Amino acid sequence: MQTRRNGVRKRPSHEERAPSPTLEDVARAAGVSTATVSRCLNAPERVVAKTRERVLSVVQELGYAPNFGARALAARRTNTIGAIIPTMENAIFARGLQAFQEELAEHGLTLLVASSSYRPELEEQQIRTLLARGADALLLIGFERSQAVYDFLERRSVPFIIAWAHREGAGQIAIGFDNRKPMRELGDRVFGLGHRRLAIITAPRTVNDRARDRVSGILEAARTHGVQEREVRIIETEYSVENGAKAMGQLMAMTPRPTAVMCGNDVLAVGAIGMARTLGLAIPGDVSVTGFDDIELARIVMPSLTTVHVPHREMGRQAARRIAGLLAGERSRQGMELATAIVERESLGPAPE
Amino acid sequence: MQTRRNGVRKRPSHEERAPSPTLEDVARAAGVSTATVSRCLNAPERVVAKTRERVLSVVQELGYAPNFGARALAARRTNTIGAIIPTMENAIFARGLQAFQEELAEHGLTLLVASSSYRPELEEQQIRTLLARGADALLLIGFERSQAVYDFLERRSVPFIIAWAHREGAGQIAIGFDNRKPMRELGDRVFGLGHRRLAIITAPRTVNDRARDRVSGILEAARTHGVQEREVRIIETEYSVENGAKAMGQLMAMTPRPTAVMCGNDVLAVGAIGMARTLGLAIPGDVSVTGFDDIELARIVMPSLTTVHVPHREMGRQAARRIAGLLAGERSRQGMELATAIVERESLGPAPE
DNA sequence: TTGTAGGCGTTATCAT
DNA sequence: ATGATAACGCCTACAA
Repeated sequence: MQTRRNGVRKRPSHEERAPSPTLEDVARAAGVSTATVSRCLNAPERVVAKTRERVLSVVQELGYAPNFGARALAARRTNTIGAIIPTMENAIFARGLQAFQEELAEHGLTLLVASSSYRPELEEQQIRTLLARGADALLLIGFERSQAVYDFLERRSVPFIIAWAHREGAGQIAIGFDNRKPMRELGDRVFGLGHRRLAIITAPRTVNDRARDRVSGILEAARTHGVQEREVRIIETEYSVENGAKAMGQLMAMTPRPTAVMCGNDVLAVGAIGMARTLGLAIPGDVSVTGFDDIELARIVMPSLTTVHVPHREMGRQAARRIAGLLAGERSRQGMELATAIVERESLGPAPE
Repeated sequence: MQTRRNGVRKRPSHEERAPSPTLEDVARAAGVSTATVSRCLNAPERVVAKTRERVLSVVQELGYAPNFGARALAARRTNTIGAIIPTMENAIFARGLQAFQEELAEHGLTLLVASSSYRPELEEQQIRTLLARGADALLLIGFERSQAVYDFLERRSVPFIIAWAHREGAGQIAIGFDNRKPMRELGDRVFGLGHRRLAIITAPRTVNDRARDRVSGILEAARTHGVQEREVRIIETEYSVENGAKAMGQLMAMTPRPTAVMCGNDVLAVGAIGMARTLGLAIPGDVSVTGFDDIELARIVMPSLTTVHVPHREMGRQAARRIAGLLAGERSRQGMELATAIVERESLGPAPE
């Protein structure tokens, strides 16, 4: 098959349609071989200064950029890290990922993001997609996924780390925080303030280990303070302001009403606060509300939200460092636990009466 | 050079390390040629049902996924659309992009996102990167970029469309809304409520045509109502809650204070509202505040925010349709203007006194 | 309907 | 220090 690359190639006249220039175009224009051009780009020190300058100026002039796919194919490395997050709509992930990406860049790595919408099957497919696109390593959120997926990653020897969660002795490298502990502590404070009728608004726990851990922390606190698990009303709903409001509506229709509502994240909590206002209930006078994450909104909302601060940016940064290390041949399986902190603001107060 | 692909390849024994399977692996296991496997994947109707089933089951079994780079290289098409947005941290883009991506998926297209942090040089580089990664078309935000960039896209015949802005007679396909008109209208209402001392908090206008248009709409309204441009205090600062608060702080320190503060987007406005509260100023009793975008927060914040509603999701959807059309060979250069609407909430009221 | 083989743009090995 | 050239994994025109 004869292609336009063979024989004399018709160079377009000035300012005409031009397909992306290739290594060969650069090589020809610079009067060297493609190998030399490639070296100028990937190992500049291995080519003498004079040639290099000439080549690079041609590169500049032609606006040459290496074809990514071809490069990946030949080099079997892309310097690209794939990340699969549950959703881009929650600022929490956006922020952590931003830091992750910034730090990756420091190490010459590029980020490729996909979102799974909290759907395990989708995550599995995204893993395949990212690998097909050449991801050298993956960032995954939380531990919750089928053993089959872990086996798959293992068999393919895909380097990966887990973020947004941390448990001692987990088999994987996890850079994150304990989701249970701070909620247990926050729960202690809530009960300490005299609350007895507690409700929880959480994300569905079956596919979300962070949500599960947070709730279990609260229930642990409840037990400690002599409140039975079945006395605690739990509503599961997907993370969104609207859903938080709706759930709060249900809770506030109960008699007797809960005097404290602990939410699985700030987004739900903000919705809950909004609904309380709509219903004419005072916070924390009539009912207390707490969150988790400490997003910007937590300070803005009125009353401001008592919540658990999570060092998202730091986590992203550390995760990136760790991945870079992995790619550089580091063997340790050690994860990292980041500290969370309870932030007391206005939305939590003593139980009414 | 002898590689492991030549001659007999050692298949790993069960459950051992396994590199990603290739077309050839599938072909061998199914007892057909690679061409047939390829066809099963790309043009199923061109292979007889029986063979196809066998092949596909092997594909399943091996967990085969085509190598993206190789495919792009050979097919010279990736079905991937690149999008460059200013930032992922603003929910506004996240939301529009989500819809964009959903609609792309309907057309069998995949989204690749990059963010430019509002930096033109970075945008230019991202364009190159996305093209190097094989993007078949691009989504760009706003009109503001150097002629050189437009020339580059033109020469390479890269299909692209512009979103988040629309102007009649622009040379490019733009799916968006008029940024000036609604601000002019909102300005009319503000002045109509008796405000005379107006201030504006906006994003830097030099690199952001949307910001520029919004401000110019306001100033137009000012002129109409007999207020000179130089009487209007304008603060430029990057979009963030914190910056909105800071700017509001400066404005409220002036004597006499502005009685209305129009913000370039909701994020700034929310910051401004927060600061007013901190300063003990009543909204809209002491000072009115308006925004732009109508993000979720606009309803949540207290007092709720009077703003301009923008149909972000619809815009994303339409942009995706248009791009799919372009790739299918549609020739029209026609853009699309989407309607915005002013949403009156609590933060705008009559001028004090 | 299916197989053969060349080429997509790079990298990397081996000569020179 | 530089140049030839064989892969990399896939698609597709052409042949069978």
